[in-house]
Amino acid sequence: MKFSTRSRYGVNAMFELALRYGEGAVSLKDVADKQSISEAYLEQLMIRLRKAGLVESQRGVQGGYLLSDRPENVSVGSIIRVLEGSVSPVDCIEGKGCQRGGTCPGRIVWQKIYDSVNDVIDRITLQDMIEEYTKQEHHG
Amino acid sequence: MKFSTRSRYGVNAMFELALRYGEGAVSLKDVADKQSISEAYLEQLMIRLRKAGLVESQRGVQGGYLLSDRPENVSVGSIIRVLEGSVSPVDCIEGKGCQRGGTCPGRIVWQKIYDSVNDVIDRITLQDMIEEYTKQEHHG
DNA sequence: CAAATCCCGACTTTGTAAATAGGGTATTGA
DNA sequence: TCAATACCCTATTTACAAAGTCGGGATTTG
Repeated sequence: MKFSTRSRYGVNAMFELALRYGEGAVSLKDVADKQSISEAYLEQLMIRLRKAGLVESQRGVQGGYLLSDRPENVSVGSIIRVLEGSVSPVDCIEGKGCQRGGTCPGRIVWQKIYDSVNDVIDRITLQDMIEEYTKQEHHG
Repeated sequence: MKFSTRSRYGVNAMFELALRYGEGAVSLKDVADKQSISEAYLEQLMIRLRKAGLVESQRGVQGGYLLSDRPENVSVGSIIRVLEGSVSPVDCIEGKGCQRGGTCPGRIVWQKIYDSVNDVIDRITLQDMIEEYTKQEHHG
């Protein structure tokens, strides 16, 4: 069970924006460099995040991206859901149900995983990430 | 975030064996038909499950597969881990840690998801699935 | 106007899950 | 003993989505 790198990149990028919240726009290049992500690839992700309303963008010289809201108001779940599409572990959950008529025997399993993951990612905010991060000695 | 169909097929197949626990060996063909899985594909999964000790096999006429243990002693987690390899949502968790030196900012997120999913799947047994299943009216 | 920067669709590459194929081995029972 | 049944195992093919690249366009600033 893996998340795509989109989620990982996206969360890291948003974390970077959160670190600099209140300091004006941060350019794509900046974020990509800091988080070691391909700039062209990250661009696609940022566009999605913008369309979802999680970040705002400014064009032109000195332009870049900014969080639309304070870090404590942005859950990791909202980021992941935008980039991952859905957190459903199998297709049965969310929408059409499985082809096998009613419910499949495994539904109880996938549903519980689904609920649990959603619960976890909705409880963590960017602010939590910052606090966790500064608590340790990552300052190089 | 998706599980591979291996996990879904595997859980469903094991569920089928659980339903018939105590009735002797169930052939691959039988399981494949009941759960609508390609027989040749399911075979690969069953072999893995056998090597992991979760099922036993009997060759020859009347042969097939049987659970190695009672349904209440088989967790869904043990099945999924065999088939999925690992439940880690990103590569940072489990083993080598990420390339970015120490810890990545997102680690707190992925670690919590990992713990949570493992907790859920370890708590559900095949017996639970049977009970959940018979509780509903799937008898056609 | 030039430089910086975001915008966006189309395309290519790559990795791996999913599925198939086919020959081999053990067991049963007529 | 032989044929049928069923598991065993490796190799290969297919399918598809993620990951990454490309190139031209639009905006903003100075």
